Amino acid sequence: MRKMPKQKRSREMVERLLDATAAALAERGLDDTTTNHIAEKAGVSIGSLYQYFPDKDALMEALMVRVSDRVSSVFREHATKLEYVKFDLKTVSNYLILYGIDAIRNDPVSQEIMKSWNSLPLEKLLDPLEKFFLSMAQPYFVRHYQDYPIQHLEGKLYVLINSTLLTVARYLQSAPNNAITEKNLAHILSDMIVALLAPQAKA
Amino acid sequence: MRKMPKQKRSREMVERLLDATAAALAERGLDDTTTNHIAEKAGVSIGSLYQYFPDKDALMEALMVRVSDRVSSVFREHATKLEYVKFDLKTVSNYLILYGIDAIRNDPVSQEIMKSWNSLPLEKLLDPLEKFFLSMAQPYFVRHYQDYPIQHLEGKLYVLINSTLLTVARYLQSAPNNAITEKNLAHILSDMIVALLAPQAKA
Amino acid sequence: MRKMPKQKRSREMVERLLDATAAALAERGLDDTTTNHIAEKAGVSIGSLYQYFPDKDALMEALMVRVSDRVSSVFREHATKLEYVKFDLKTVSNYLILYGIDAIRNDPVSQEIMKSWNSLPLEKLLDPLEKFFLSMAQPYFVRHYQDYPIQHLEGKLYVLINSTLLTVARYLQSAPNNAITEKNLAHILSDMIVALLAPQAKA
Amino acid sequence: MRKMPKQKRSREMVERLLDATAAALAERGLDDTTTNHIAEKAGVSIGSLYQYFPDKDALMEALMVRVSDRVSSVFREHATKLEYVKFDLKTVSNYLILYGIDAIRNDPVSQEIMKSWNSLPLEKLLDPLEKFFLSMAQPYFVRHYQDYPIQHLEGKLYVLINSTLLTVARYLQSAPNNAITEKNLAHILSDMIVALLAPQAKA
DNA sequence: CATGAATGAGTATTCATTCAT
DNA sequence: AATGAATGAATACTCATTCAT
Repeated sequence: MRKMPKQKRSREMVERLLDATAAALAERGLDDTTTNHIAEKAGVSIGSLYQYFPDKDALMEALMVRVSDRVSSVFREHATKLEYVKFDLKTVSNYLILYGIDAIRNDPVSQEIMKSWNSLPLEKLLDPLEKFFLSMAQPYFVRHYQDYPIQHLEGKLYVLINSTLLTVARYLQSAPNNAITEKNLAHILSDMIVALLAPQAKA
Repeated sequence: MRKMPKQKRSREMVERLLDATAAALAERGLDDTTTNHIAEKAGVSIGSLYQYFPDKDALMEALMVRVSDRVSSVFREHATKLEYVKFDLKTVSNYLILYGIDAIRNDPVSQEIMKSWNSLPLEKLLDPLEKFFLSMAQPYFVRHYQDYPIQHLEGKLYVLINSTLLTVARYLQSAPNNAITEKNLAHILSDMIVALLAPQAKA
Repeated sequence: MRKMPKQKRSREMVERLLDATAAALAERGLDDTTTNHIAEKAGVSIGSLYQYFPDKDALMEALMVRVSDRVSSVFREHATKLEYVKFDLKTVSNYLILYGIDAIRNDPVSQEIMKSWNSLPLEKLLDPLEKFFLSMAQPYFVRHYQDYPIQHLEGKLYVLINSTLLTVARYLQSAPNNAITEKNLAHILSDMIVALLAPQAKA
Repeated sequence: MRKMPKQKRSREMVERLLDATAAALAERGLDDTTTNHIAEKAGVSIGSLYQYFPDKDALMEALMVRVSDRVSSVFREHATKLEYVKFDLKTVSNYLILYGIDAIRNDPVSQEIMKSWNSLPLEKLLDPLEKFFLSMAQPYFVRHYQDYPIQHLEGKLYVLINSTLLTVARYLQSAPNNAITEKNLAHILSDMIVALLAPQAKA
């Protein structure tokens, strides 16, 4: 009986490598991050790295997936604790956007991902996030079906989710030489969300 | 006998090189485009290429700028010919979005830029475009100042321009495995624009 | 309860590994055969493989030796059953050559060995074969000492054996873009053998 | 007007690289010869090497071809000067075999090629040599058509050329632990040649 | 003895960039 | 100013081999 079951060790190795990838990314930027750097940072031989990931791209994709998972779960927890279903759309969306911006600002990995969304398999991050927010929106609109027309709901959500995520990303990227404040941005974005979904209701 | 003044020759060379860059990008994709390919396609030695551009990045940035210029001028022409100032926002924005999507679809260079927004200095494309659309919006809102509140106008335009551009980009990137049609997308986006700017006016 | 004495188990392991080596060679070709592949195919860990063979070369050498052993014994059986000692040289050699070619053609391992005689320790195959054929020739010439002068017999056999083996190998390697048929080749080779050994007797 | 015309410089570079390849081969053996070693030995950057040869294999093949060319021309000169057409087959073949062995013995490159005929694209050497000797044999047999039957001539020459070349190669490879002397080998081989081609004439 | 996770030296090849001509 | 031959740092990935368990 080995101390650590195989599966667990394997998982740990994967985690370690992804941590190292994130760290390397944050430190040197994507272009200067080699697989050897990553292995070294993980305190693992390059051979081991390739035992767990078939190639560099796989590593990056896995990182994107992990980030999207984390973001999702953090948002879910937060939103649930908040009982977001009970509040009006403006409040909820404004709050979540601010919260998201803050989270990214305080996480070097997200930070680096934003900095180099050029060069990363961004779809692997955005696709799941899109789905996640879609799933989060569902119960909300079921509950508030009277206030919001359901016409084109899917299309509208597609547009809003991507618009919000990408605009925030771009904002963070080109900041801080930016005239708009975070608060302002969140305000406008949440306005936009409400405006598109519940035109007549907007203040 | 030097027919052409130095400056003009220089300009022509730059154009030639950018044409070659665009062509190479369109033909081989970003990953397979080397500076040597570009020089060859331009009918010039690499030595010469490096006389005009300090490095490969500069070349790509210049191309981005040029693309943004071209996009701008095409949009400007189009919009002016259309006398867009006279029409209502919904019509104008819907039309321009559809037109833009179509233009990208028919231009292999834009196509490749979309495909590899990873790896390209996208800011060099987006920053000027942002400014351009801002400048185009100005006269419009001056004329229609009665219909649209000017509060937060700059911020709103920032959000809308980026949301639209980026969402379209993402749409084109992940297409054609997409459920939403182009028409639908344009419809929703233009709705969003109107909704944010003239909430009460929305149909 | 150790049913099997150490030595026997060891021998079996060696056989198993050599079988696996041969199989891997036949299936993936020499270039794509790694020690790990071999171990896996043998249903054994690489660690075990290295318990029985110091390195990869040793494995290949052992395989060569084994192939040479098998070839020898097959030829011996065949020749003995044939009572080759009783027949004239032309018949015997012609028959054995044809038989050999056929055997190689139908054995994927031999096939691969031929294809990559570059990269294999061919001596380990040829040296024993040389000796074997020499030993097989002995009784023959003892019996037919009247028909064949024994002058330089050893040297002549050295030349003939190598000439025959290597020419056949080269023939199989460059085939099938070859003008000469197998039959023809065998015919000429056996003629050559007879001609050198019994000049006056040749038909 | 450049000092050296492009073509000549190019040729010189190729020669230099092939020399280096041969030298590296002779010094370290094929397996330990890397493209970087070769470039270094040639006093040239690795980049330049790849400007002249697409890959390592091409380098090796080119070397084989060059060796076969050299061997051919040396033999041709020698044989012509000798007016080999006038002499009887035994004398000619015996002489040429001895000469060949000697030539290989005194040329480190040929030496190394023999040592590592494993791992080299031997066909590139043998195919042309086969053709060369065939072409050299032609005029001989035209002249001596009365002494030698022309039946199966092509096939016989194929067998003899390969047998001789390969047996000599193997002899040189396994030497010096060899019982047979060079003289003896040449004697037997030339006997074999004569015996197969002119059975009745043999002494 | 067996295991197989971990190792890491080793290699072919690319391509942006320079600089002597 | 133009050329393009030469450069060489840089990199992803392999696979024979080891050794702690």
